[in-house]
Amino acid sequence: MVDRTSGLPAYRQVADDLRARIASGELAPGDRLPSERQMVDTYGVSRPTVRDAVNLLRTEGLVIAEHGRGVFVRRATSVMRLARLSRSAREAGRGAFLGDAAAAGFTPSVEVQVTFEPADARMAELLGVAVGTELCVRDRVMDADGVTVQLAVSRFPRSVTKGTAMEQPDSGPGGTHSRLEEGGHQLDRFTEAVGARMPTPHESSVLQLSPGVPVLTVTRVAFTVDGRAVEVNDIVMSADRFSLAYEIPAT
Amino acid sequence: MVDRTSGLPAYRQVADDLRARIASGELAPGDRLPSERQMVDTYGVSRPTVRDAVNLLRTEGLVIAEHGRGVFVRRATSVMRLARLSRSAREAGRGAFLGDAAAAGFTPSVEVQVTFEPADARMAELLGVAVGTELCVRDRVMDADGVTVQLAVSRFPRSVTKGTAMEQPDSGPGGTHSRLEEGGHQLDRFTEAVGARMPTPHESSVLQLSPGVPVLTVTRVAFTVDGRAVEVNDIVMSADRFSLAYEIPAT
DNA sequence: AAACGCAACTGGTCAATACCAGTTGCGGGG
DNA sequence: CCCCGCAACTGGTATTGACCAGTTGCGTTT
Repeated sequence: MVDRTSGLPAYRQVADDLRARIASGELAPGDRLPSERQMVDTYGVSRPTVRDAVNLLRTEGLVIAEHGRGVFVRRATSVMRLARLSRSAREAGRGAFLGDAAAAGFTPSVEVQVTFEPADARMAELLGVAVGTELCVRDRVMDADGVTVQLAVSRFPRSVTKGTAMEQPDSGPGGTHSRLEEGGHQLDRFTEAVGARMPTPHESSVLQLSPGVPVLTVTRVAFTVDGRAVEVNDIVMSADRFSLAYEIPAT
Repeated sequence: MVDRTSGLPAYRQVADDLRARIASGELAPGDRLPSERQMVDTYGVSRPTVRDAVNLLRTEGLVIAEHGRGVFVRRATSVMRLARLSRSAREAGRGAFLGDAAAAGFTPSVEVQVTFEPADARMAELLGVAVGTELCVRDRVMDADGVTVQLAVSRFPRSVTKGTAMEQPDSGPGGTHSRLEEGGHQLDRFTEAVGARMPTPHESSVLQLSPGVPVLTVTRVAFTVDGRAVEVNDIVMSADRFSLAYEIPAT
């Protein structure tokens, strides 16, 4: 029963109570919450108010609503830990994603679409080329165990991809990085900028995200030994299925 | 005006329209959206429906509501790019955060609280010690230009901190890492695990997060040259104010 | 001219109600 | 016995109506 004199909004009181019951373990992961109509009785508030409370917990990522079934306490999701870019995997004949995912014990697959477009301001900046320079765009949808878990869009100046398998959906054994090195563009280092944000509606549906789950974004730029940027890879992945592992020397 | 025959829920149609007007620039960052009551007229729906639409955009982080003023298109927030752990900064007499933030052009300050507690299962695992081992806990609240931007909790086995300035709020010049090396614990490498999630209510208020903004989480473990983990640092920061920059050799 | 205070806005909260749309289980018919 | 279909649940969408609570600006008062 909510306290109408406390000053705290009723829906917050309901949300706080549910949150506390989840934290205490009374409502364990996978458990179903009382139905909205039951809570209307137990808390003495209207259904919209109950829904406001449940929606709060949903945006906090604590619970998941399933139409026709109920609202459930979210299960702790096992995260894939992605180690960043081991050359060993590339030399074993796999691209970066395939190597990472296989190492994490998943069976991955990738769907690729290749297009061409002129460089916008951001790409020009990152690749160090003029705006309008023609780029080869590899748009990739990556699945693990059948579900889409990662979106990645790589862009290369077409000067480094022309006449190579990089302009084909199947870029060949070892992926695009192997093709780059074969073309004399010896890779020296990558920079990664990691961020997080809420997904766009499109990302939300493709990645099958529950409401309240953010995405991790990685912008990876590949540089050759002569300091030239040859690839910008924009990666988006579900934050509740991934964490990124980095190792940094103290030197 | 919404289309009642399209099958798409009315509140989604309103949200889609607003989202499109924001994307097109018709509603620019900082602009005020029409008031809820105005939208009731223009779209021909009830106010709760309008609110559902606006709430969707809020959880997407596109707009911010201000009580009594209106709903505003979110301004592009300038993100601080944090380079991970340069020794040069540490040797210049600053801790990692102070070095990073100063490099990004902010005037940082840190508030520290030191406590002691036994290791739980996770800490025991990460630090390679027995559950219950006494730890020194440094709980830090980091401000930049006056606003709290980062929370960090470092835990050390007390065996490495006993009798050092690490058990004082002011750990001295160069921060705890300098104290560790003075104590013969020469740092060799760090591992960082980066994730993202929605903030807890506490984090949300301390970090002054707008609704719909996730937090980036970093768990950094420091290892000495003899392979021993001596520090676990749990860092939480606002994802709309930070991105993390890593550099990875291709070797 | 300055300061106060009161509209007239804004979003925030809440109620009562209705119907739509998935899911599930049980009972009756094949 | 199996299967189909219908209740009886679940959450999803939407309405109308009301009042509370910040903010702002414009008048009036001092």
